[in-house]
Amino acid sequence: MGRSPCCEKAHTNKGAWTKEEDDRLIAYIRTHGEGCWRSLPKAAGLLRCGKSCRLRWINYLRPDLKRGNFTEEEDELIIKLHSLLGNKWSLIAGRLPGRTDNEIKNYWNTHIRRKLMNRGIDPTTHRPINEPAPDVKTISFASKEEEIIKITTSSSTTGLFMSKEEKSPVRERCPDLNLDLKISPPSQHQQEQPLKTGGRTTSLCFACSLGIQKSKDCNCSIIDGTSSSNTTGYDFLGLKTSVLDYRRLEMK
DNA sequence: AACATATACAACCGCTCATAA
DNA sequence: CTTATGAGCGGTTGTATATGT
Repeated sequence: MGRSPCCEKAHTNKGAWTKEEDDRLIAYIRTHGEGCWRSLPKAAGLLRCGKSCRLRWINYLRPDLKRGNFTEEEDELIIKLHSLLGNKWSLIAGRLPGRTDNEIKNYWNTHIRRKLMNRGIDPTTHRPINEPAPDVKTISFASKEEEIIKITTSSSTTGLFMSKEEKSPVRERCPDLNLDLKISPPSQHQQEQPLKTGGRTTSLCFACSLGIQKSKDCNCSIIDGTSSSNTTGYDFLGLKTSVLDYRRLEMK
């Protein structure tokens, strides 16, 4: 029963990776692809733990990584996503192509936290620092059988809006985002109901759905309603469907 | 120039979850 | 069904570099 240990820690290198180690890892993955991290170090001739190899590849060596400074738009996107998702760095990274969870986490802790503090905003709650503790809205992923998002609120006095789907009061935590959530298994994706403008369909891009209009990432388009390839508009967290498939959120 | 402190980020640690055995 | 492992995630630490004194 069970499997053998992942690696012998006594015989593995730790700390910063050398150029030679990087080259070995890159060469191996180019040839064999990302496979079993456990067996990779031995196969690639690396004295590293598989976990360490995975981290090095994902956070630093992957060819599709976007290196360099974060743009102002990325900053704002991270802030908005964080206000929705909290410290779910992998989910946030999933919405920022070329960025890793580790990179975003570090950037948050070193730059954005301070930026928000300077704006007088609590980086944890995303509310003005002097404001009393808000009602907490929790988003919990319920059992797989149900596959629904439950949105709960502890108390309510102000700033409430009624979710069409939940039929229960939900307090806005991020005022410029309407968390009109639905979720269902992918197979049950219902027909998209895009905005119609005179026989044509307006599709909001992800950037606009998050309130970042006029960004360079804005790809809002007036599309033909009969098109089968692009009839869906971005919705919550940029999902190209009106039904949230939470599993897609976990892509990375 | 030398030292202290702050900052940035790569890497590690420990945990959870899904799943193989 | 139970147990151990692999993979992945988030928090934390370590270290190199920048900046201030």
